[in-house]
Amino acid sequence: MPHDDPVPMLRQQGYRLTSQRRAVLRVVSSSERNLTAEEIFSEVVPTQPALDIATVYRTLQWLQTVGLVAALASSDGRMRYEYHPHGNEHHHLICQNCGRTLQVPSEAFATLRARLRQVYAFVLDEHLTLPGLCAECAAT
Amino acid sequence: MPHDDPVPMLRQQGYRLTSQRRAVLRVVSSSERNLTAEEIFSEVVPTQPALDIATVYRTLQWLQTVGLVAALASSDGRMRYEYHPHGNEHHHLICQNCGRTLQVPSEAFATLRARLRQVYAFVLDEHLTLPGLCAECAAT
DNA sequence: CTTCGTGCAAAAGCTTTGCAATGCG
DNA sequence: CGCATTGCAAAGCTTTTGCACGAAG
Repeated sequence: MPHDDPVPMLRQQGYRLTSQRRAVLRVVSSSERNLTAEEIFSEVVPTQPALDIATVYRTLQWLQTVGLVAALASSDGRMRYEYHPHGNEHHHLICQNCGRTLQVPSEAFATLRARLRQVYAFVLDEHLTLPGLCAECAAT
Repeated sequence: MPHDDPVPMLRQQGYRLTSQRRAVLRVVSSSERNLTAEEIFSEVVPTQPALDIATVYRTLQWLQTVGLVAALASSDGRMRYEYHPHGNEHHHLICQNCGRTLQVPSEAFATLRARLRQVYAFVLDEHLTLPGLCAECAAT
């Protein structure tokens, strides 16, 4: 997993890299799961007690505008935020039972992608997160 | 599109078929789009001025428990409700730009499903919602 | 220094819940 | 008639916004 640090690029683009922004970016980019704003907040608070949840939301919006994060509507009605590293194309399989995630290279989706584009003129996202059951949990 | 009236079945199962429940069911089952609770409410109010939005929410939860309706998280953070006539398995493509949804029969996923099970021992969910761009939004 | 970002507090949705009244079966 | 369901009102949650202070460049 390549670790291009996006911080230099962001600074070069004139954005202010505050400690809050760094912390949120660090949590989002290092998490396997897609986290909610509240979860991100909880992970950062211990090191930044003054942090406000509003700042987390604003930072997440900013990260979306610069293309580093995508917001996904979770089935519980909350939003979850996913890190989109540039140049590392893969999709996720997420086990609905134990939460484990698997990475699948994009090529596995080439056929489906082509078919959906042909039949529905629908262009699939580059980053998919598909629910299901992993080996162990499906066995039970 | 088959039009089995689910009302007799529901009554037979001992549920009370109030005018509010009938009205919500009628709106949900006859809509092409997946509606929000507010939209359903707006369509029913003219004929039932005393109707409360809370009743719409409670009726939608009831319809989910009896398997006639599924709740989908919309990218704007609200829930949208889809009528699920029995025996019509499909997945969803949801446009990240305009929110439009497309239905794709499950068979289109058979190959991918088989491959993920073979290679990763991962069993895909029966109901997927895939993000991407629809025809119009991809064109821009 | 100047401007952008933050903390705080309050507001704005969407959805749920408690309770007495209503009406379905 | 009895009890599930409703209307009403209020609360709960997630997310957004206004504003003055504070810090980054």
